[in-house]
Amino acid sequence: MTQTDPIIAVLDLGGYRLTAPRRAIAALIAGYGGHFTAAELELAARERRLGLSRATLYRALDLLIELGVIERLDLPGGDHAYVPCARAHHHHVVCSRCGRTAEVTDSGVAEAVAEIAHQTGYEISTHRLELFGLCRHCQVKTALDA
Amino acid sequence: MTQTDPIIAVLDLGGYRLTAPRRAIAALIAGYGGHFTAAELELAARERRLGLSRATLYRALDLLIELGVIERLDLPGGDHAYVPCARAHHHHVVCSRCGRTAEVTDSGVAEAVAEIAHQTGYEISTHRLELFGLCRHCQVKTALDA
DNA sequence: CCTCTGTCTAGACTGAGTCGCAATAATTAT
DNA sequence: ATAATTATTGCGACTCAGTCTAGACAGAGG
Repeated sequence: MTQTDPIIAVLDLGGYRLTAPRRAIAALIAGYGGHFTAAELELAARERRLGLSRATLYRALDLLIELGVIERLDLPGGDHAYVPCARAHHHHVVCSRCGRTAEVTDSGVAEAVAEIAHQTGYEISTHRLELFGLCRHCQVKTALDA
Repeated sequence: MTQTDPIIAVLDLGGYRLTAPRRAIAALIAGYGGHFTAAELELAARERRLGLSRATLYRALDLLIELGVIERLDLPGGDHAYVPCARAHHHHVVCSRCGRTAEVTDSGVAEAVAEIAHQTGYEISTHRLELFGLCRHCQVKTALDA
């Protein structure tokens, strides 16, 4: 782990202090392949005796969202999860079975949005597209279960 | 108001009892042009001395969501609102200034979704698109403010 | 009119997320 | 190195949305 964590790098560039709690949180996040919830992070931190307070955790998440290195998803069930992600505009596909996520670029969505703006007369400034389904891996598993 | 409230009609068709609290909630919802939050409903109910408990309110909302007559939106800020809506698949455009909403059909989004499925290999079962911007009315107001 | 059972009320409860403030420690200047 | 500066943390109390339970109530059908 001599490698620089990208999250740490962004914090540094942003002029934020590289504190122990932030490094710890960055490491935890890097450990998740896909999405994670605030509760999961909190639990993981407690298990490893990192001794960071809930407030710090939430503050760090807010900061990372603001910096665009993680994004908040609203799952259909109503609770939220976070995904580490690139900073450019994109969307997420979430596997509803295993939670694995993939990023996709705007392919065709921008046109659709323009069309909608035209239809409604709204001046659209942001949009959020979230997709749910089965990842390739779970498609196979599901087929076997049947 | 001899006219039948569509929400009441759907409840009836679904075989649910047409109770006083449900009628009251349906009426409140019909009163909102656009979106509303659970808190707003609760407040409105309290102001009119309808005397319905929070539990009832939330249960009614859950039921209406299940029946598809209202839908839950996740606003960028993180809190949720509800919008009364048609039962077919569609999306909402929310005015970020006044909260007014408009429904739009899938125009072009379906293609984009298919393209994304192809790109990622996911078998996509649902998607959610939420758009935010200024409605025509607020575009004018904002121009005047400047 | 009576019964059955779905629905309601009240209020306690849970759990996520926030707030304020004193204590701490990452930087920067000396 | 050391000290000064000030962003960040931890704590713990707090808020607020939403849930749950148990007993009371009231629609719908017979």
